[in-house]
Amino acid sequence: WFTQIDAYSHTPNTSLSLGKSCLPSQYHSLHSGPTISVSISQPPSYSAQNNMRTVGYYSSPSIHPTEAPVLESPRIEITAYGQFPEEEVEESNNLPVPKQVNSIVTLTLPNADGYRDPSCLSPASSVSSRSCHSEASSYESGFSYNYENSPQNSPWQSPCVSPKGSFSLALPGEACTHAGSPHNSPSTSPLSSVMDDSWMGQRGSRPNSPCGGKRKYSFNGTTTSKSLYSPNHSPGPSPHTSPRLSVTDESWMPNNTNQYTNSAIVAAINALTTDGVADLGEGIPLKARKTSLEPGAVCLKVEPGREDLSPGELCQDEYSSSCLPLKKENYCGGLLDVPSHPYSWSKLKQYVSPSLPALDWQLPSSSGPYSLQIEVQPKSHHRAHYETEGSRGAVKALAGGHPVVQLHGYMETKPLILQLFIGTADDRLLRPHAFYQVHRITGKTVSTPSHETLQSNTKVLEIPLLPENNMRAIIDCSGILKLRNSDIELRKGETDIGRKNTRVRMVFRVHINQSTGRTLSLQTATNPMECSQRSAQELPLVDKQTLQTCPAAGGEKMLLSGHNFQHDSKVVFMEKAQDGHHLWETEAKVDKDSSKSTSLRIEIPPYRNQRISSPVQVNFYVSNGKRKRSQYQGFTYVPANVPMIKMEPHDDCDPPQVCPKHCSGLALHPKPYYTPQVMTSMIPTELRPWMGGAYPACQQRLGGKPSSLSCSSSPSTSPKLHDLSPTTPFSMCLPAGPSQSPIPHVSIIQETPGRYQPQSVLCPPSSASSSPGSQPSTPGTSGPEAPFSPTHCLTPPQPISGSSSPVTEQLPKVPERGGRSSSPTLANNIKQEPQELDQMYLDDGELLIIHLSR
DNA sequence: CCTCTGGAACTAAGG
DNA sequence: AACCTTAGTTCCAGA
Repeated sequence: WFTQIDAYSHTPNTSLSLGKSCLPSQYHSLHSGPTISVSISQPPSYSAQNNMRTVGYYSSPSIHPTEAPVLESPRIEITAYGQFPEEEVEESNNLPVPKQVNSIVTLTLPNADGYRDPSCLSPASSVSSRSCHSEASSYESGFSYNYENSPQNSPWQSPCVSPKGSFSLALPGEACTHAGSPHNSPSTSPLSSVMDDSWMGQRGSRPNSPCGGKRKYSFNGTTTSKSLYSPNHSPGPSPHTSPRLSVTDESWMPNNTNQYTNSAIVAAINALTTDGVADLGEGIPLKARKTSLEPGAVCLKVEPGREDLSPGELCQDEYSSSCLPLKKENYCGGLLDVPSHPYSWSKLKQYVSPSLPALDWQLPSSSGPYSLQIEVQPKSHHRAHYETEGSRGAVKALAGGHPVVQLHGYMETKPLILQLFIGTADDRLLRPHAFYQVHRITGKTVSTPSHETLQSNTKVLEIPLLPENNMRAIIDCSGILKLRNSDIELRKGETDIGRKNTRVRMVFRVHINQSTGRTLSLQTATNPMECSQRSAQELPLVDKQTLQTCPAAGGEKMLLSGHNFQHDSKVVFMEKAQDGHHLWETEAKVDKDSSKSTSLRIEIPPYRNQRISSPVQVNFYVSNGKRKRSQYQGFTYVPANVPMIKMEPHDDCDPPQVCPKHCSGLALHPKPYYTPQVMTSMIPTELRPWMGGAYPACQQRLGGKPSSLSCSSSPSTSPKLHDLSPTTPFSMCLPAGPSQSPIPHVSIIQETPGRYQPQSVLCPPSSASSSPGSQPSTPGTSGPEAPFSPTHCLTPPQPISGSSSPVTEQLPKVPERGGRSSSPTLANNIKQEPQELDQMYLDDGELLIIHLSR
């Protein structure tokens, strides 16, 4: 075997090649494989930035899409000599692309955003989710798919290594290769068809899911599979327990050390073996697999023209980063969804950056003069539609109309593209939601043009941001599609569960090419939205509260506005210790006479301690029953004789924003965006002036006091950071050199749970603003996100560990996980008690703050 | 005739 | 194992 690894700066994995970056946890369990020679090549120019990127900031060199060098994601090219079965080779031959003499397999290493199985393309619009999302499906598609010449299938089809472990191997090395080279993409790339046609055209997905289990192929792959998988591989758990597979599972986690580098390579290689096949099966929970195996349950979509997931689609995600240029080109190919609109997508083409940060990267909402803001928040409830249903329309704003997003501070005349995808709304880092996809809405009622693309299996809606519109966009073209839980949960590597995971946020991104040649990427997200019919009808929800603070004595009246309040609704105030255990809990008096289904008038109960000397952050929730509780709402008790803490008005409270302002003096300058957490964790204390107290707000947050979150506005808003230059001294994130310990001593401090709660829904930043006092874990608080963003390398977010007490531990101990793949503990918890998620997060999911203690 | 929606039946998990 | 509850999905029907 000859393995050539081309590592490109973007993904954390990249470091793999260098051996100094973080490897995806996925590789951890890989066994060393067969003897192989690996050549690693990394573009020199990128190396400097690798570290940074891994850290989670994103600043990409502006490279024209057409320029060859833009390979975003690392690739492993494996040239196999006589390794592939005859049929495989043949299959490869079918590819329209030039075949390779030697079977060279180009594996796209999992990107940060690759945690999703490629097969899971967003089912979105119309493609039947079933066929597309289940892990089984993905495998099937990835491997068994007949590579047809159909435009849709071609280049994109080529399977790349899916981060999750289902590697799509472009046997001929073709697809991936293309992916790697943007320029290769023909102007009429299949992609476009994939994007536009497949997504859109599939609308009538119902046909696909007549039986609910419309998956066409069997997971065993007995039929169509020409893939590497052995047809007969047993679905049952394999002896290996698939550590290797785990690769895929945790691939997205960047926080690995180079020790896994070899493993990564091996993993890739293993993927090519039959062995790997077995593992794939393992990836799927037995139970789940059983289901998937049920007759008719799994459908292998083979139609070339297909619609479900064509291999091409599968690959997209892989390529997303690496192939972006190609993609961009494609979609920019002039697909104007709204013909009537004066604006032309093609115009945007030139402004599109070839490489964009993975969707699970945490980005700031503002930087320098730029600020991406949600001007109008969406309603807190939006019933998502299933593929079996028709669209349920666009997300609407509370006061009618639709959400509005605006980029402030942009004075150029070039239009930009606003990206929109559906993200999570839990207390963990913001990332694409596995169970929901954005759904493009069109029609006469839609005034905003939009275009769908795929990025890492996540459907992304692209909307023009025009200077003539003041860089403001009315989001009336976005609906939300719900994917079947069973389909998604089957995916290897998917650790999240769908049950009770029905809250989402609309995430917006904009990429600004700067004169420096770098691309500035900003991101912001809306308040959480409840997407299930049931939850929307049954769970109480607090939109507003008239008070944010009150003297410890209580007694003041507060009006809660929201939904689903009942006559017997209870309002419970409670306080939790850092370790999550309840310190205090009491019921507030509810004035039933003046309460309605949309409002509750209550009397603030006295705090347990009337002699507090400083503000105390507590939470309260509305309960319609044991399992019908609203999200936690933040509330602060203040000393009777102490003036209330004046917090910055709503949105401004955003920690990110605040911090940047005050911390601007930070020596970090240039580009890369370090997320707060990164900054915190990576930056030596001496370099963290704001942490010294200069910056109260930030400090507070760091302190872990409940109130700390008060400064954060909405989860949506990600930390706002200034550009940090790639050359900053903080590349420590990467276990770079020998001299520099990959993992500095890190102490993790848990913060109070409460803050993590995404309660933004309850307290939209804007509404919050009106409220005077502090806003503790106020809604919209981006819990973990703010403080910790991309924990890519060093510090995996550990929102929810079972540990109950403030913990100080060495980083190494930190289980790798992040993004979607949560730590085992977390995963278990979730699986076990989904319903307790929110609670759980509060209870157990402390925010972890990392300090460098050297 | 088709899409959008509100409701609710049906089903599978969980307890 | 049987039964009840809860939540996810699929259907229906009116607008």
